[in-house]
Amino acid sequence: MNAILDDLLWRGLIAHSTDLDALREHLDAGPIKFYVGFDPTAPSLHFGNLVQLLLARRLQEAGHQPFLLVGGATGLIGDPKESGERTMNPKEVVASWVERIRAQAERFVSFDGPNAATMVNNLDWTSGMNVLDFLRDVGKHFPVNRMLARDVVARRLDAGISYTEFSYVLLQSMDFRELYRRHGITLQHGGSDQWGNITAGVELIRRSEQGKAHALATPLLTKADGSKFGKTESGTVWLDSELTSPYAFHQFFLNAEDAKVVDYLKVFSFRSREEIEALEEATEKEPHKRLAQKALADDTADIVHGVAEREAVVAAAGALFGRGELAHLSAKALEGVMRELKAPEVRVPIPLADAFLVAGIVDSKAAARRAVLEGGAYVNNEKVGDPELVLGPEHLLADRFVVLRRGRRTVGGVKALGV
RNA sequence: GGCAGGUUGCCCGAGUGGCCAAAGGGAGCGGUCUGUAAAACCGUCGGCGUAGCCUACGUUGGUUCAAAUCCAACACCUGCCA
Repeated sequence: MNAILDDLLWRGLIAHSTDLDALREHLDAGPIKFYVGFDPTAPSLHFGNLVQLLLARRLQEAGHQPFLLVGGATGLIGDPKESGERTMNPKEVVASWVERIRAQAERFVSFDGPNAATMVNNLDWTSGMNVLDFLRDVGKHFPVNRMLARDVVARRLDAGISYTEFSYVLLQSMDFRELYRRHGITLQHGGSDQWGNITAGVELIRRSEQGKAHALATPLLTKADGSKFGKTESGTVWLDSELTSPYAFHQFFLNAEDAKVVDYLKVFSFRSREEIEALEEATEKEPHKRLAQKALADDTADIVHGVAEREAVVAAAGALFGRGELAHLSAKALEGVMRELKAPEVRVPIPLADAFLVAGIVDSKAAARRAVLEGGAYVNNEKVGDPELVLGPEHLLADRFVVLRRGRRTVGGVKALGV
């Protein structure tokens, strides 16, 4: 059952690790308990967290027992970011995010069987702790000179860093030790940006418990040019469908670069090595079919939004990008497309530029006119030539809808309000 | 604490009284080519009621018919000296 480590290595999921041979031995010796933490710094988990959730699932499928930690305590503090001091969020806000994130995270692991997952919240063992115990039992094991040398801290010394953020690593280390004590958890994984915090926990367990714990960190996913994969023009790719629509989510993965799509498949897909290697070959031989991109987009959408939602999204995209005439689509299909596009209701007639603006596919009316002049504006998949065009009843599909597009792939729509 | 220099559009960076919505580069966006990919080339790149107006060159106030450009105060950054 413990080909798991080799599988993770093959998938490129291990950027850093403590002693791999020792971990292999440990995993081979029987099911282990491991954990990964998520801080409530936003109302939703995002793309980066997905990598961890899927890694937890892989380990669980290999027979190990996952503990998912939501940082009700650490979320109140915030780990040091390179860009500067964080604004602290109000306690009630963090508490509400804890609930949302717990509900999101739960969907990725199984709560059945002998290695059922467990949810924990570090507020449970942190909130009741008193300052003296903290300083004596935790603080004593952290040499400040070593803490200052950590990259994240060193980079902040000029601009300044509060004692609050400086102390974050103690809390996360304490979490690992607490879970080691309570449940016998011996492995923590996380993103490579968490490596310092994770290893600090390993060290704390060694110092105060004379215990042996392990750590794994996944790499930061990048695009071919070295920039971060997981951001779009409009920002972070969220798992919550209110923040990133299932359509946008699916499109994000569908547009993965050829040069990187196989790397991403290894990380996000549960397909076998054989299947992924076949897709790799397909990408080389017939790249225009984009089989790997489609597999990647479908797999991630299935996992995050469910099969039904994915099918609706694929149908909508097929209608918008396909060769078929939009006019031939049924009112029902169009209704689905419009829902995916979050099409607002408007009063008809409406100038094209205003429609583009409210549909959210341009930033200003000037940009809309520019799009027309550049030859990149489409109404119902037909190119528009006149920047002063006014949309009227003759442009309505199924008497209600107008599909608007800017460029090759920025699509939006509007719904006519009771004409 | 003293002296000198700096703060320009998403980022970098030119601009020392009108010809400045502001050179040039990057990012972004559109077109061509393709495969809703990458690269390349061309175009575009504050807003609005588009031959006009509004907003914008650290902040506030002043000089002038006219200021990103001159003056004053303030804030922040950098270098040299103590």
